[in-house]
Amino acid sequence: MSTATVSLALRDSPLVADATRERIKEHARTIGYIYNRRAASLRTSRSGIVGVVVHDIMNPFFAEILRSIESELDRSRQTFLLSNHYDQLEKQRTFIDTLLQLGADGVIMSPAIGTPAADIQLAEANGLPAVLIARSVEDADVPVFRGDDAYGIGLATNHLISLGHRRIAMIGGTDQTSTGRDRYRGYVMAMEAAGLPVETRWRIPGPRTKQAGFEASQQFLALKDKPTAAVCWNDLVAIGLMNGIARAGLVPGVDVSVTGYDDLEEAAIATPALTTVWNGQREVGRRAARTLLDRLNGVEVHGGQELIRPELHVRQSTGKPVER
Amino acid sequence: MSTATVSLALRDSPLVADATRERIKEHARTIGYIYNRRAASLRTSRSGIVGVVVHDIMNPFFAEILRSIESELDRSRQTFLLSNHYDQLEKQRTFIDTLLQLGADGVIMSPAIGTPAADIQLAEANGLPAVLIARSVEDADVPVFRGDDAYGIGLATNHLISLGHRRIAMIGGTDQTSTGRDRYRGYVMAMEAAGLPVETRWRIPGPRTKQAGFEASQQFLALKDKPTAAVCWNDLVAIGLMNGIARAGLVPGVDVSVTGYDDLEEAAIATPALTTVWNGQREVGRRAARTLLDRLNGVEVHGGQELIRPELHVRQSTGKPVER
DNA sequence: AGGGTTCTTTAAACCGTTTAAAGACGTTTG
DNA sequence: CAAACGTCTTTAAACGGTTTAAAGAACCCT
Repeated sequence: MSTATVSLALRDSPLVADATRERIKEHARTIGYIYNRRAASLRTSRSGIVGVVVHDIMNPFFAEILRSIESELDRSRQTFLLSNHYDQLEKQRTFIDTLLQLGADGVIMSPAIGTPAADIQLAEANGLPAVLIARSVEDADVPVFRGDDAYGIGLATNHLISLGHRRIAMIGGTDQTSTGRDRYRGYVMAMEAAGLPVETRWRIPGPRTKQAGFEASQQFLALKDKPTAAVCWNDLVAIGLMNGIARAGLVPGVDVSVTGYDDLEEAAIATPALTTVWNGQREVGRRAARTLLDRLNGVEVHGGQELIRPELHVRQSTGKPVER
Repeated sequence: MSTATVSLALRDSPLVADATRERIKEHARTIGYIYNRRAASLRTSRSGIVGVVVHDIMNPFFAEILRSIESELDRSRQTFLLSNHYDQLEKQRTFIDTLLQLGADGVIMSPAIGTPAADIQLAEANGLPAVLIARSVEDADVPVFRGDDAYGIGLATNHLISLGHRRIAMIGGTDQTSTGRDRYRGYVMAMEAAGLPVETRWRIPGPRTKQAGFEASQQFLALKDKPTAAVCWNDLVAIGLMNGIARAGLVPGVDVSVTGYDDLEEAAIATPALTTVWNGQREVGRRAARTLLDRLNGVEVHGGQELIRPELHVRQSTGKPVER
């Protein structure tokens, strides 16, 4: 029995007789044969591995994206290799290098702050097609899937304006990413369109965590002419901020209106339930995975951004302004 | 220049002259040479991949464990391949099979509910050493690292008892895992040691999520002879429960005392700040990773459990009982 | 000059799978 | 009856590294 026949039989090739195939499969089962993927991939240069690298996989914002990527890739029997880069370029480079060494078939990434187009081109040049999510990289001609941040923040800001708020802060996040610039732009545009002033001290940047939102609450509450509402970078910051506000004896949703972003599961059960912007995470993950799979199968795919349109979900953390 | 010389030079073998080595490395850099790990591993049968499979990587309980595993493995240049099994045996098997096919060097797992020892022995028999975290599997002779759950829950329960509570519920989780049985045992033992009754209706099992805690609050609040305190499976359940209690107009920490488990970052900033049990996650991850690395390097390692001792962190979610 | 020692490089085998091409064998066809 | 064909199986080369035995070079000693 030659290795060739065995190989063909195990892959159900019509080149091998039914009886032979069954005999081989049966035998493989009894000896507990294990297919050696690295040998196969050495020969075929397809490894069945897709890399996924994001800022922080434990961040619930990515949870839904990752889950939809996972279910999409599962379907086409690709193994996915996850990694954090914690916004460190070096970590991201190491990961891409690992993928190249393993002969990964492709990579889905939320690029670290400051990622140069060259990093992505390097991957592409070595046969590792990339698809971006959440953030874009200038001059990198690859598909990008992300929410329409300017529009989304505009929804939240306009909602607060329509409730009567005139002094609105923006809490959390950074302006160093495409996402950050878009969100800030969305906020400023909405304010200006309503003829409201934008004070730079109303912008309190910071990490995108509950802890950061909690800490920002002190700075926020100490502002002179304290704003009556806060547009937060995301739900985590918003929940942290609300916790801080509650800790200071004020009632979030009454004394201060707060909006989140992402519409995590948690937003609905926070106290008060959080008004937030749904960002289409599932859609982002699904589309990114499908597009990558298309690229792997040789389908021609055009680069450039595809924006998912967010939706406002109004709950109890926003209300009419109360002046004390 | 032969491939052998190049191979030796790139791995800093003393068999190749310094000048030659430098020349080769320099050239490799300029042409953008990429090391092919699958070819190497085909020959050496070491892949540099370590699998990590847990119930749900997005669950913050695992976050700290994963981070400490990550930093430990990074140090020894192992790539780690993460996966969820969502407590589905089939998913777990598929993942182990993938690891075997990829020639992974080892696996760290929090076994799915009902994992038979045979599954682990299969991995071991095929050269995939395993180390368990968080849960143990009977008759599997491999190292296990987990918190001392019975002791930890005892800490929380005794704390409530010493505050004067006599009717204490236990919310969330399942009794189908070793963890679950240990935690319930710890609760019962503490109650009985204090001469307090244990009512089965005070045990409200359920998923280990905020959502589940939130939903359990209704059942909890409807209990006749409503308990004055609740020991929760983990911080997520506790926070969800507190949200539900607050939603019903009661004040968690005053009307109902609540304890969590795990001491997530979030516990400290919840409102009220959560009294909880720190479970030594970082230690669990670190020890598990080190032990696996030891096994890979041929160090003889003994199987069996190693219990990490938890600590009680008292905050504002617990207080003396208030009868209305 | 010939022989030995040490250091450096080369050639070839090997890992497990895939694939193109060749081979074996029984059957049909001109 | 030889040639052609169809069906199934085998051979051999390739993938890109690592390993090891052996060859080659350079130097020293008698």
